[in-house]
Amino acid sequence: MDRSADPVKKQINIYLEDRESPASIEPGTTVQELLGQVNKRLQKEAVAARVNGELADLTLPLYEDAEVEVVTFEDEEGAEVYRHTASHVMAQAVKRIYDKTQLGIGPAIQSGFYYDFDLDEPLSPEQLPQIEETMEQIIKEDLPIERMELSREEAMELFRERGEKYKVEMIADLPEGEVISCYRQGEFIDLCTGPHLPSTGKLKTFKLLNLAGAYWRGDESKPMLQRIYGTAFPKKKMLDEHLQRLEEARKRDHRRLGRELELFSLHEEGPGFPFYHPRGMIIRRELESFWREEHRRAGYHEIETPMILDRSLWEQSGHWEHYKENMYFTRIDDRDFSVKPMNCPGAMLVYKAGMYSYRDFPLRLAEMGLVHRHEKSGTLHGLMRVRSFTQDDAHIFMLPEQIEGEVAGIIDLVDRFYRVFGFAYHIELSTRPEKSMGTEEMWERATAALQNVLEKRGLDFKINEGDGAFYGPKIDFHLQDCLGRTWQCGTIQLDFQMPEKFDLTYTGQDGQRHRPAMIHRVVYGAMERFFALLVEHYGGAFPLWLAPVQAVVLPITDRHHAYAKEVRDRLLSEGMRVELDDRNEKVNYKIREAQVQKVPYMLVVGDREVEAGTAALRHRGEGDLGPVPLEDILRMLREEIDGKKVK
RNA sequence: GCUCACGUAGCUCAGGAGGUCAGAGCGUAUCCUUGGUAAGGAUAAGGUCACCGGUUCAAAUCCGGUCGUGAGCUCCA
Repeated sequence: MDRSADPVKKQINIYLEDRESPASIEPGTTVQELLGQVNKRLQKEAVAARVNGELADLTLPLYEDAEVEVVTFEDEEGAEVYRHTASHVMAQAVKRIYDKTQLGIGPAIQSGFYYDFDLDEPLSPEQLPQIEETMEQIIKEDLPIERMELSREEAMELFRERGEKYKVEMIADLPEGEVISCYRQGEFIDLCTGPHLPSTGKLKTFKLLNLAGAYWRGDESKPMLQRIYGTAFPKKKMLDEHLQRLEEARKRDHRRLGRELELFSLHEEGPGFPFYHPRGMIIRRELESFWREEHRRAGYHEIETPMILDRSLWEQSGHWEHYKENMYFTRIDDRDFSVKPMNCPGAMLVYKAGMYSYRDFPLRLAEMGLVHRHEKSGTLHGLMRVRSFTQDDAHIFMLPEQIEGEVAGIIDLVDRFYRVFGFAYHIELSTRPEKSMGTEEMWERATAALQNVLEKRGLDFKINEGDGAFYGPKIDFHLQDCLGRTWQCGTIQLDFQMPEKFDLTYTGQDGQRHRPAMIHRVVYGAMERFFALLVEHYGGAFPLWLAPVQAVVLPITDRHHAYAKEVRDRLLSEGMRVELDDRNEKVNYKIREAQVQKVPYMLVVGDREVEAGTAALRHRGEGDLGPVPLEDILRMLREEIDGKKVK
C-alpha cells in the first residue's frame, strides 16, 4: 500500500459503522486518533479495527477514504488481539527474567493464550507469580507497541542477531513475497502478523494458569518447549467470572462425579481399564438398550465376535503391520493371538461364513465390541481415553452405489441419538494419512463420496488433512466435555481395503462375483467416552430414563416404614428403580443426601400421606411438589421415562 | 511416550527446616433422639503418610528410582 499522503487531497472521508455521514480527517490520522475525535467511549473500548474489511492495528494511519469498523474485546477476534498481546507481554517478562530464553510461538486460544519457550532451566509453578509481577511492571511501563514491516533478509538478520533460532526457522518457511511483520514493545520484538493493542498499558487483568511441555511445531521428534498458559480480560470481574466458571466446570468433571455418584472407578492395578459400579452399569445398560432398539429399527443385525483371535487374522487385516504398537498379545498352545483392538476382522469372518447376493445389501452387522488398545500412558484420561472400551460398532456391506445413501442414513442416526441427549456436535472429515494402505484413486473416490454427502446435506464440517484411518477416510462427530475440550465420538469410515484383504464377494445381478463396499461406523463411539461426556453434560443429574436411582421413598418416622415399603414395592413392580431410605435420620438429612446424589424424585411419606394414600413428591430441581396420589406419580414418572424427557 | 506437578484414613484435605506428627471434616459402626422438604447429638473403628532403595543414631518429612494421577504435547473412540 502506498502510504505517502496524497498531495492533492487535504482531507479524507472515513465511513464508520452506525454513523450517517463520513468523518472527515486529515490524511495520516491513525484509527485511534480518529476514534478520539468521534467517540471517546469507543476509543477506550477498541482493541483493533477493521479497515476496509481487513483487521488492523489502532495505530494504523489512514491515508485514503476508508470504511472503518471498531473491534472490541466483545468480538471474538478482538478477544484474540487482546490475549495475543497478553502473550507477548508474558514472553517479554520471561525474557526479562531469563535472558537466554528462545521464543517459540504464542497465540491466543479459546478463552486464553499461551507461549512456548526454550529455556535452559525447567520452569515450575512457583515461578509463575514472579512472571506475573514482571508482566504487571511491563503493563505499568505502558510501552507503545509498534508494527514493523521487514523484508525477508532484514527479518532473518534481526532474529539471527537476537539468537531466536525458532523464529529464524519460521521466517525461512514463510512463502516468498509475503510481507513479514514484527511487533516491538520496548526491548521486546516478536515475529507476528498482528494486530495488537496499541500499548502494553491497554492490558488490564490477566492470570497465568498452568505449565506444560509442548513439542516444537507439534512434532514428537523435535525439542520439547515449555508452554505457559494464561488468560486475560479487560475487567477484573470478567477474569473472576471466568475462573469461577472453570471451578464450576471442575465440579462437573466425570472423574469427580463418577466417584461421588458411585458410577465407576479406576485403579492402579488396571491403568486405563475402567470398573463399572452398579449405578454406572444401569446407565450403561440403558444406553445399550436404547441403542439396540434404534438399531433394530434402522435395519441392523447384531453380532458378537471373540476378543482374542489368531495372529494370522491380524496379518490378513493389516493390523499386524499398521497397528501392532497398540495391540496386546498372548500365546496359547504355541500360537500367537492378539486381543482385538478393533472389531472389523471379526465381522469379516462373520461375512465370509455366508454367501451373499446383491439383494441382501445393504447388510448392516452391528456389534457392541469390547476392544483393547495399548494407548500411551500419558494419553489416558478418566473414562474419556482408556485402554479397554466398548465400541457400538457396525460394519455395513453394500453395493458401491449404495454408499452415499448409507452414509446419509448414518448421519441421520447419529443426529437422532445426539439430539435425545441434547448434545451439540461438530463434524470433521479426515483424509488419507501417511501410513496407509490402498491406491490414490481409491482414496480419492472414497473421500469424495463422504464429502459429497456432507455437502449435499448442507452440513458444516472441517477437513482434517491426513487424519484418516489407515484403511480409509472418515467423517467424525465431536462432542465437548465440561472444559470445552472436544472428543471424537461417532465416526463413519469408508473402507475399500478390508473387503480386498478378506476377498469378500457377493453375487451380482449378472450372476458374477463382485467386491462389496464397506463402512465401519460407530454412533456413541466408545461407551466409556460417551458415558463420561453424558456425566459432564448433565452434571450428574441424569434424565429420569437414565438415572441409576429414579426415586427414593423417605418415611418421616419408623411408624411410616410399612407404608413406605408399600410405596417402594408399588414403584418396583412398575419397573422403576426406587430405593427406600429407612435409616434413623431426620427427613431433612435424607432429602439432602438424595439431592446430593441427584436422585430425580423423592417421595416423602408421613401421617398425612399414609392416611390419604399419597406421597409428598419432591423433584431434585423443582423442589416440593406437594402431595400426589400414588397412581398419578406412577403415571407421571412413566411418561417422563418413556419420553426420555430431560428435566 | 515426552515436559512439569502431585501421591497422608473410603472421600476432601491439614501437617512435615528429620526426633511426642499420624491429624481434621465428611462418610462408616454403635447408642441416644421419632424429627415434615438440603446436615440433631454422643462414642468408636479406620492410615507401616503409593512402592522400592539410599543418606542418617533416627525418614511420612531429604535424595534416587518405579508405579499411578493431573495439566498439556504427540497419538486416538
